[in-house]
Amino acid sequence: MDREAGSRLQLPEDGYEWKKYGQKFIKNIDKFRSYFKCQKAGCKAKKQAEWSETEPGDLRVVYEGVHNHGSSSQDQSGSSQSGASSMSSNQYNLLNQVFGDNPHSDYRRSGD
DNA sequence: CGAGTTTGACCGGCGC
DNA sequence: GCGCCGGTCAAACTCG
Repeated sequence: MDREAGSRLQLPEDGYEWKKYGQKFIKNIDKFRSYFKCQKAGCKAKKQAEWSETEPGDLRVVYEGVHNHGSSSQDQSGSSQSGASSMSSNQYNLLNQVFGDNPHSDYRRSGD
């Protein structure tokens, strides 16, 4: 599938099963955005990958929602926390997860 | 053959 | 009311 240059990005393996269901170019950020959905049963978690067409090294992954099945060795205290009861704060931790250690990741610098 | 992936089009929401 | 943008789905194609 060498149709599009830049679509074949190597996303970091997080231990989940993702299915790409869309890709669009966001002008707001001037970058591409891929949409992934968790294929796990009952899992409504989603993942979004953003990267600049001119800067392949500027890959960032944004997790949306939370998995209710555990990834691989994700030890969750509550065995069956169907909803987000105890790990409420823990789920949003994913929203700030960023893969790829880019030296120029001044996208979301804390110290400004 | 199966699975996964890709592209285009459609829809909804918002702004002006 | 219209235009624009973002998000999702379906179909088609390719690879192993």
